[in-house]
Amino acid sequence: MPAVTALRPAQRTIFMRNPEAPVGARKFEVTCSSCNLRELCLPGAVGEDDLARVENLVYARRRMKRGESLYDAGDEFNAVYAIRSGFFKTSLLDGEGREQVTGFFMGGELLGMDGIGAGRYHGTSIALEDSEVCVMPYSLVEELAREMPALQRHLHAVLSREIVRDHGVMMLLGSMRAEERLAAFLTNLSKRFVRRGYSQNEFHLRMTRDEIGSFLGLKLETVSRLFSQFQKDGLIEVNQKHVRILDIEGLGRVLAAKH
Amino acid sequence: MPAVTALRPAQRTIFMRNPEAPVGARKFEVTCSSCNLRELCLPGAVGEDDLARVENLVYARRRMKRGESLYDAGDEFNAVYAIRSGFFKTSLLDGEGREQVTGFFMGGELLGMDGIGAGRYHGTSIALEDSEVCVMPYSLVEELAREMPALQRHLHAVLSREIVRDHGVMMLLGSMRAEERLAAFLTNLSKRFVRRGYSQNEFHLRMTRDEIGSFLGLKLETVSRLFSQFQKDGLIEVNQKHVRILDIEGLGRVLAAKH
DNA sequence: CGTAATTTTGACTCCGCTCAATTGGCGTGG
DNA sequence: CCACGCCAATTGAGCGGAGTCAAAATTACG
Repeated sequence: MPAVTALRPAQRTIFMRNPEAPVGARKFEVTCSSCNLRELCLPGAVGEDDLARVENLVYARRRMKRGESLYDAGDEFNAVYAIRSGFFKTSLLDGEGREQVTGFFMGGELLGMDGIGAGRYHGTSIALEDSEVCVMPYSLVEELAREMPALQRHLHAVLSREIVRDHGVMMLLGSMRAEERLAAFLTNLSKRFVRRGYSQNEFHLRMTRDEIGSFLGLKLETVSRLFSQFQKDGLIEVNQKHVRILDIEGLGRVLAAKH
Repeated sequence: MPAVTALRPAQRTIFMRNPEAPVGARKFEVTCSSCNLRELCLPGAVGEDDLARVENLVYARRRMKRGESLYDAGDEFNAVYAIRSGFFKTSLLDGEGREQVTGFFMGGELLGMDGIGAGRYHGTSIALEDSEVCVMPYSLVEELAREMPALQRHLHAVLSREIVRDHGVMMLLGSMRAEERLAAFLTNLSKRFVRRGYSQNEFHLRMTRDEIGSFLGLKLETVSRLFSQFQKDGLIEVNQKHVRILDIEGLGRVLAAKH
């Protein structure tokens, strides 16, 4: 299902912010200014004065069921998406049918920027739980970025940080051993959950062992064995998708261990 | 040596384009409009009318000796660089002193975009042969991008394509076997050389086996063995850093081989 | 021209993969 | 509500691809 369906009239009526619409239709209408993810999101650094204009970035919102794809590789690019709630994976499929998970994304993070360059999305984004995203038409983003230096700066920063993130993943895949990869993965998740106000030590993995494995360049059995080993070593407590970190410094030591 | 040294007065006198300067000082002064790498570079999609203004992007040029670093991880970010001639590697150093090469770059390609997000370069760029780069102060890039939608669009496209490139590397590192990685590496280099008017089948590797290995997530001995194996299989002819591709389709078959 | 750096090649090792069986969780329908 | 079936996760045994260690050959460069 192409991304444009998010903008079809029926949904637009429901989700589009429209001053003329009866207030009751969506009582607790969420705006960027009231969104608790604002600092993490695209409107991030924009000052109070310009905030009203940035609100226009969000042309619509789209609800996603678990397993649904926000866009597929090759779909025409026309918007980037900010995650309002939920959890996503992005992945690539090569000619041989191999899947490579390129990232996991959560509230306040942006999806779809891989489509700007070619006019088509390069990868696929799939919701790993029921989610909601803000649809930001790219032409609008461009236009506002030209008029608001703060937004422009922040947009570039977001793109640049995605590059930096990718380089971190390259380091992980290119020069870390299996146990280091998983330790890095867990500490990274932990940090990101904390910024969103969740527990630093306890969380629910939304992805399967296979998806973790694909992201880390490991087989699912190896991931499973490592979880068990970390538990045996007293670093974590793991039960299926539920993880509790017992010794965050210990995980750090796994990362710093001589290779 | 910090990147700013490129702009120190002595060099500026030599390299800065200055209409008042005696013409003889730099007879074949290279401008964007006459640069044969223009389509690949940042001024790429800009129309004839705006070209004159884009020329101002290049505040200075900087000559680099082999082994010299254009910027180091942690240096203050204030410019992105376009490669006029030469060859670079970018790399990351982690706490343990492990190096991860994140890419190899040639004429027309941009360096330094990993610094936008944090105001400091995240990685290091090192010239693998004597090179020359165009220095484009980032504040100027921002300013012109606001005024010229075509430049803005192209800048975003360049950033986005870097993300796409990184995802390709993730796929390579995460789900390919050693021989597939090297085959992908060689065909990628070949394609990029062709676009620049060089031979598709014959080129000089500017990097060591160790650097190739770091980039591909392999040890240098493995890279060396694979070169020998490819030669034995009649796919390439290799002599130290000189490589001739004999069977580009054969390399493609290595990539497509069942895993 | 001599010394250091790079590359090649061999022998052996081991980490992570493959194949396989079992267990556990969860949604669906009888 | 429980039974069934499916998918996810765990665990074991054995294997193989890439790493490690080591030495020799070749080249680059001051």
